[in-house]
Amino acid sequence: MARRPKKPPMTKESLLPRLAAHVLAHGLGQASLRPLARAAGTSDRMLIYHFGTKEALIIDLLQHLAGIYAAQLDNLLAADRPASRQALLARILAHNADPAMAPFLTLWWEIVAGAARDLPGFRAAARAMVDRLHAWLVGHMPAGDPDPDGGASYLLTLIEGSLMLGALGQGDRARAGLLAAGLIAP
Amino acid sequence: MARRPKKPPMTKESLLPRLAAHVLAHGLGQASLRPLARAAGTSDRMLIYHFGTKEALIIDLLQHLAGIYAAQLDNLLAADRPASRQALLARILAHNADPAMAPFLTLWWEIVAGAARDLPGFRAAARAMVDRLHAWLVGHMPAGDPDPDGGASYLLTLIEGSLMLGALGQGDRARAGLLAAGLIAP
DNA sequence: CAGCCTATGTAGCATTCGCTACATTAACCT
DNA sequence: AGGTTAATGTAGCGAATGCTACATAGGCTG
Repeated sequence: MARRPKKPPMTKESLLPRLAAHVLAHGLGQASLRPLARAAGTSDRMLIYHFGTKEALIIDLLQHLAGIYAAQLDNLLAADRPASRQALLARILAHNADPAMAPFLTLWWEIVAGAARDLPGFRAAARAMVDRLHAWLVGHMPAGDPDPDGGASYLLTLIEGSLMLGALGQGDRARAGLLAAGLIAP
Repeated sequence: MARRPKKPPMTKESLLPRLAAHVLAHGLGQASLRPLARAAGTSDRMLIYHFGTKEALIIDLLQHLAGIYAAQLDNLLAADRPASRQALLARILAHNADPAMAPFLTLWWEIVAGAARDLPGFRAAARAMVDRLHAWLVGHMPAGDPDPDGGASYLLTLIEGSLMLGALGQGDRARAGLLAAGLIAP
């Protein structure tokens, strides 16, 4: 058959959310066209038709994921401003500890690995997400902070280090480090 | 043919260094039996013969890589003890900035990604390496440091965060953060 | 010397991979 | 109405995948 009579035609934009759901559940490394297509309710044939290439699909998908992350940050308690760097750090750590974030974090390290190897699209997406988090941190630094930009970079480094240790199941150690530095409450 | 007359028979131990060299150069994700075998001067047939399964091979290989990392740390300026946490941090950051470490770091993020997804062998290897680094840090904390263990955890978190940002080409930002925190010299 | 056993080569198998060729049909345009 | 085109299905291709079956040559042990 051909053009579906009632169903609106599929577009990249309509496909990307379902593709994103699939890689969030199963990872980027194992993502091959046929399973991706099944998850999106279409065929490998159509994925190539819409995206041209698997590589192009992955690039688009990574940008889409970066957009999802940005939207999440935007929705994250944008109103009030924490009173201290410690409070800000606690807030972002709590957000990352939310179980709903787990699939995203698992995927995050795959994106970092791709960025480290400079696979096409990975570094751009990873940078977009890190830049966004940095900007969020700058915008949420306590009023009167002497060095919002540098402080945000400092917190960012600590956050990413904590997340990495958390990915290994060593969140305890990260917490111990932050505690020893007086950055979180016991 | 069969048993090589003069050449000693291949063992896991003789194969692992060459397999490690291959994954350091080309990554774990793309590592399939035939290329691995070519790099080790043997055949896929023999890899399965010696390791039983690709999965078992990867597990052995990850342990081997953890051993390489441990040996590197042991050789790393074990003698003198830095005078401050700052000096210790500077030393380990310099070590990681060594171009010779680049392939290892690229691979590291792949290991972290596998650990985050709990692929067999990955979390154990990643933990072994992180534990080793933590122990090294504890053993090299300045004399009289009030909290060597907590301090080492703090430095570890910062180091891993810095490495991650470095993997994205954002080492500048990590440096800015450490500078703002007074942890490195300008 | 007669076996046995270990290490190896050769061929292949079923599956999956990304991608393509070709056909077909519904919607749109003149 | 008739032609064009966008969107899709069906089949398949060549390569790569992990792994297996079978054969066999050499060393070791009796």
